[in-house]
Amino acid sequence: MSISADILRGHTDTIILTQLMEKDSYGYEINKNVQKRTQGQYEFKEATLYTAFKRMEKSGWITAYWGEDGPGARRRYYAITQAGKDEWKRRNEEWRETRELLDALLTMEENNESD
Amino acid sequence: MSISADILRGHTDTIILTQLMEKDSYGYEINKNVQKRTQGQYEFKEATLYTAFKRMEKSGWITAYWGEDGPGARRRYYAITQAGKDEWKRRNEEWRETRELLDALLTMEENNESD
DNA sequence: CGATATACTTCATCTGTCAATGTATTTCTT
DNA sequence: AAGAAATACATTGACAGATGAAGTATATCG
Repeated sequence: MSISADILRGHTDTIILTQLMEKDSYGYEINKNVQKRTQGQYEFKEATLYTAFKRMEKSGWITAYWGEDGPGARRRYYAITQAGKDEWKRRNEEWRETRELLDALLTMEENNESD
Repeated sequence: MSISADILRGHTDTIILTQLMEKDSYGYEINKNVQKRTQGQYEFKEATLYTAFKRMEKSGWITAYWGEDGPGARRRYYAITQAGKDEWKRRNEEWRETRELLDALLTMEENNESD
C-alpha cells in the first residue's frame, strides 16, 4: 500500500458507496475489489471498513442484512438506499471539484511581473 | 467554501509547501493566495494554518523568522528547507497517484459477463 | 473613536483511521 | 486428522489533523 491513508481520509464512504451502486455486497468482497481496482496499491484496514459500515448505516445511506446460510463464513450484506444514492452523487461531484482545486493548489505559478 | 474540509485533510501541508516553493511567505498571505487560486472556493481556518506551520517546523520542512518591523502587524515568515523540497516532491507524486486511484475507485464499472 | 482589516497564538473538542485482539467457519496442505 | 491459511465480521483504545472559540496587537478608514 503505497498511498498514505490520511490522504484518502474522507473518501472511504464514497468508495464503498460506489461499489454498492453496482450491487449489494459485503465487507470482504468490497475490500478485494478495492485491491483489484488499484492493482494492489490500496486496501482498507478492517477496522476502517467496518467502522464505515456502522457510520453509513446510522446516516441512512445503507441498510444491512445477513446473507443466506450457505457454505463459508456468514456474510453481512449491505444495500444502498435512495439517500445513499443521492449522497454518492453529491460526493462524486465534490471529488471532481476537489481534484481541480488541488491541481490548482499544488502547481507552482509562473512569476508574472505583469501580474 | 463549498468543499467539505475532511476531503482536503492531509493536503494542508502540501498546499503550503507549494507556495513556499515559490517564495518565502507568511500565514495571512498564503491563505489569501489559496482563496485567489480557488476563486474563493476554499480557504484555511486560521487554527488549521498555524497548526500546520508548527507541525512542519518540527518536521524540519520549513524554518521561520520575523519580518522586518515595517508598517502593519508583525509577520512571521516561513522558508522551505531542502528536506521540505524533497517532501514536496514526494507529496506531489503521491497526489498524482491518489488522483488516479480515486478516479478508479469512484467510477462504476460496466457489468462484463465475460470478465 | 469605533469598525474593519491585517496578523498571529493557544486550547479543548471532534472525527476518522488503525493496531490489536477476538470470534467463527471453511479449505488447503501435509 | 492435525495445523495453517483464507474467509468473514466485530470491538476497543489510542492517535493525529482539523477547527470553533477566544485572545493579543497594530494599522487604516470613515
